Amino acid sequence: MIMKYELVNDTLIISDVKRFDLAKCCSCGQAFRWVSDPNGMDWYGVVRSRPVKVSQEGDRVLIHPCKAFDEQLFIDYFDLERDYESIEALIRSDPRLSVCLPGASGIRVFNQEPFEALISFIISANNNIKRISGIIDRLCRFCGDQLQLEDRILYSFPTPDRIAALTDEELKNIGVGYRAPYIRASAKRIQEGYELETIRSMSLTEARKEILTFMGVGPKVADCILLFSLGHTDAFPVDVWIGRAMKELFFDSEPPTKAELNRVVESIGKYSGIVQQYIFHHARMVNLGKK
DNA sequence: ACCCAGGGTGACG
DNA sequence: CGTCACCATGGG
Repeated sequence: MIMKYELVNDTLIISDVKRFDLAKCCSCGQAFRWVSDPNGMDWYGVVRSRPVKVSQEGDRVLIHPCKAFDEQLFIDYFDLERDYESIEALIRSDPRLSVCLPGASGIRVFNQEPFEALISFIISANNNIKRISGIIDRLCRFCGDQLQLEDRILYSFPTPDRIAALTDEELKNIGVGYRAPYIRASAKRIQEGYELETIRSMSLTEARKEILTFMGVGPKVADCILLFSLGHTDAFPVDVWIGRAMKELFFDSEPPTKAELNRVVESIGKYSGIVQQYIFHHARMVNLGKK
């Protein structure tokens, strides 16, 4: 059953949404800017410069405010048109993956803005999720635009020219550390006209080669950008968590070679990147491989 | 004090 | 091609 939606009093109400856990998706480390109110029911964030409050009641998702003709924009962001029942069925059918369910059930891969993903995941390198979130929050407060939502003030993700213009001292105060030159150089390249969207229609191999030309983007960050913002559902980011998880789940706790790991990833298929997010969530929840 | 975190760069073989 | 020291920062 595909979802349905209607717009009522500036609230987008999406019904019959299966396999979607809003809180899990907002806090699993794929996006760094969603914050919940104290009771954890309402999630506040910014989607393409629109400040929104999102909540979930059973199989309904409520997004407020939403103006006419913005419906598809939010449906796309939260990936609500994709059939996650079949993706979870795929996971369940493989005993090595099925251990990730039910803990990770309801995970969806959001479709973030490419420039925000580019900068966010450059910041993510050799860093932890809590600190990444703090850095990005300070960045948005410092040079994003204020956006009012009810009694709250949210911030847009800064434009490329704003970030490109930041001084070393400003970036240091924001706390980006040694990543400052990577951030500024990448922002400058976008500001000068580079179109990240052209990467969306490329093959995975071509897309990787292209995004890797950005300073501060290596293989792992490249796959994060491709998966989380450019529609490459088969991009499979391998960080320390995924490395440990794949070793445990697929290789009997013996470290695989890159070729061996690649073979497993390709066997998962064209949604391997989405499956990766289930594995990532599972690994973090059970503290896999750590004491 | 040491180790770790959604790793990448540059130098050197 | 592969390896490896180094890189800011804050929390455990």
